[in-house]
Amino acid sequence: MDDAPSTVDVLRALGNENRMQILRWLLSPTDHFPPQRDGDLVEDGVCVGFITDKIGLSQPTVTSHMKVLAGAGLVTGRQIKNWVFYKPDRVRIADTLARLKDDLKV
Amino acid sequence: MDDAPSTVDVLRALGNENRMQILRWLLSPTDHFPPQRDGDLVEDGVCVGFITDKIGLSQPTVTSHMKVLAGAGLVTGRQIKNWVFYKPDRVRIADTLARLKDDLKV
DNA sequence: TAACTATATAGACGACTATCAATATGGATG
DNA sequence: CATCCATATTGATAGTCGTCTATATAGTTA
Repeated sequence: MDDAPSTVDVLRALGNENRMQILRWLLSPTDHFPPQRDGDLVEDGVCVGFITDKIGLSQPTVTSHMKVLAGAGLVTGRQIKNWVFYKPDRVRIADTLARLKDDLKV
Repeated sequence: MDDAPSTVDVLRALGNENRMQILRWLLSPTDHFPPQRDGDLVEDGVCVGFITDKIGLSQPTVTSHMKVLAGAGLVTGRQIKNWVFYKPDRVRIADTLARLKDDLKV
């Protein structure tokens, strides 16, 4: 979990309906979340509370999912005031897809 | 498990180092397995016994992994005499990657 | 500084996963 | 038809995952 995640690590992170859903939401945040007071949906990301409300899981469960996504390098989190905003890492996502494509010789 | 597997189902199947390894081997079988007496590596696929020997897991474990891969539509199995040959479904693999790419808006 | 708010951590629990040894199944062949 | 061979199934077990409640932490604000 400390060195660069392998392709399989990333696949495991994506292999969960809730995490996949969250990642999809984060990829087009303005379609799925209302504007935030203290952080821009696109520039800064979406705060844990919004995700929690929308997905209908407990806040700790969402935090746990966000850690898995972050551990896989698919999202990054930054704290602003006492919110934490998660934002997709589009470069890492694209890179993972490229590696996967290569791995599977497609 | 009976209707078309979702993207997440496929990702879960791929999210295991041993299954990923097996799938990679199946994608270039002549690089990894000796010729077979009763089935062509490329045309027919690779038999369970060869995979078992190479990966060093028990035969039931390999059978179980092959079922997961087949359930995700990533490979197909066909019986010839009393061997079962598994072959990658390159179309399904490519399709999954395309769906994933689309899902992640990359 | 006290109260509030947002997120993280701890701990528990049921469900699922990966694995194995033992055994069953079902063709193939002497 | 008796045996052998390759694969599948069964049943067990240890470990991981997804989830929750309760609580801690840390930043904000009155």
